[in-house]
Amino acid sequence: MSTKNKILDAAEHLFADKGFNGTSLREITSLADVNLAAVNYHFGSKKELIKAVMSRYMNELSPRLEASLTVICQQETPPSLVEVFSAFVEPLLSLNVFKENGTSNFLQLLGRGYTDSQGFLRWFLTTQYPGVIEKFVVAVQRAYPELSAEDIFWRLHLTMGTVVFTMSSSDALMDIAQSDFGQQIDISDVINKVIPFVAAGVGAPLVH
Amino acid sequence: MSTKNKILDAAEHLFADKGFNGTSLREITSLADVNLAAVNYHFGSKKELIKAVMSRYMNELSPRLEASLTVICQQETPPSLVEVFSAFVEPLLSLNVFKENGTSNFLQLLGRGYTDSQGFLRWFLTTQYPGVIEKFVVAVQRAYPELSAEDIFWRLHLTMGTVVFTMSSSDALMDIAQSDFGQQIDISDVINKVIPFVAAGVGAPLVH
DNA sequence: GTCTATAACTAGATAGAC
DNA sequence: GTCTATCTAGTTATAGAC
Repeated sequence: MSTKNKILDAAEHLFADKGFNGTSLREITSLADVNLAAVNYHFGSKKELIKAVMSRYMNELSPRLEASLTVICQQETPPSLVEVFSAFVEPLLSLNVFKENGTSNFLQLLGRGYTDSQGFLRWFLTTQYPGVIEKFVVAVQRAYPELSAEDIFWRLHLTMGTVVFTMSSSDALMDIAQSDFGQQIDISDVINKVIPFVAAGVGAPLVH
Repeated sequence: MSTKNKILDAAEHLFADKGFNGTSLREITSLADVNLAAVNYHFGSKKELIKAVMSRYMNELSPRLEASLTVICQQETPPSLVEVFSAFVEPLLSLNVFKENGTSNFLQLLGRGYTDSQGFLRWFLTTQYPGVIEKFVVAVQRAYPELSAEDIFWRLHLTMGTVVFTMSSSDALMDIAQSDFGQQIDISDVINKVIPFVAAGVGAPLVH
């Protein structure tokens, strides 16, 4: 296993757990069992390392997601909102095949990216991977044509918030569910709890 | 204005904007225009300062919130979920009277507390202010008796995620809404977009 | 209570030997 | 490509004069 990949794996794990600001290069290189200077040799800076960690997932996920949403959009009958959101499940769970705990790690990282580092990752994702967002908006419009562009904007951000925040604390939530209710939960169970919630939220009646 | 309050105000502003980890005592004391050593003199440590910033809001908010939820619970007819969530509006907006931008600042801080610093603030809030959570659960149970304790647990966390995440990026969202749609939005507009979303989410049909 | 000065430590980044 | 050693700048926290 190459030094570069050892760093990426260690960084991913620590970033998801403690955030980007909360993780030092020394912790990363120590966990990866490589020299401190290797990060700057292979990636140039911590910021570039963060981008590299996210890109590894996005390059795997975004084509699958676009394909899945395209199928939904090309159906003859308009989809339900639950169908639209369910289009995310298979691509997201495929990250678990690509990498152990991939789904959970990626969603946690996404959450970190939105709150740490004052939105530089939000900028990175929306400018580097605009296709996914566009296709998603089209799918929602087909499912709920009465929603205006403004309403879609707001409700998609609320959805993003629900998903990303839940996933970034999913480890803690799974622990609590286990200890308080004896529920043995995994990441796909969490996804199946989130989908009806956000589908109902996006489909909520409009108030004026 | 006392040194202590100058520190609290500056810390609140910077913590909301850049997170707890991302804000140094030097930035705080410099914005507050007090000496660096004053933080440790008045609060003992950065961690205690964080608690003090949150407590100032929670001590104002939690009695209002408990009172508001108690009214909802004591109504003869069970409330709707929208009514339950609307019980939060007046107490939250009262923070704007208590302090300029209080509502927005508090909700942003709450978001930070859940993602920064590995849940120490979550622990602090749930152990120090359990009354609000209990009353909230009772109100939701009256509104939607078919929901099991587990379902309420999950959906309340999803709600928390939606609210807290949205609010922690509310400045950015308001800016985008302004530039893309010409919408002039303030924090109470955002709250009025969130309520139907989370009420519908919590009230979503159960899948088994 | 407020200040200066500084201790004790950690951060990201790099020069240069191998 | 990998290492050690080190630089510069930042961090929290504190001792002690005023």
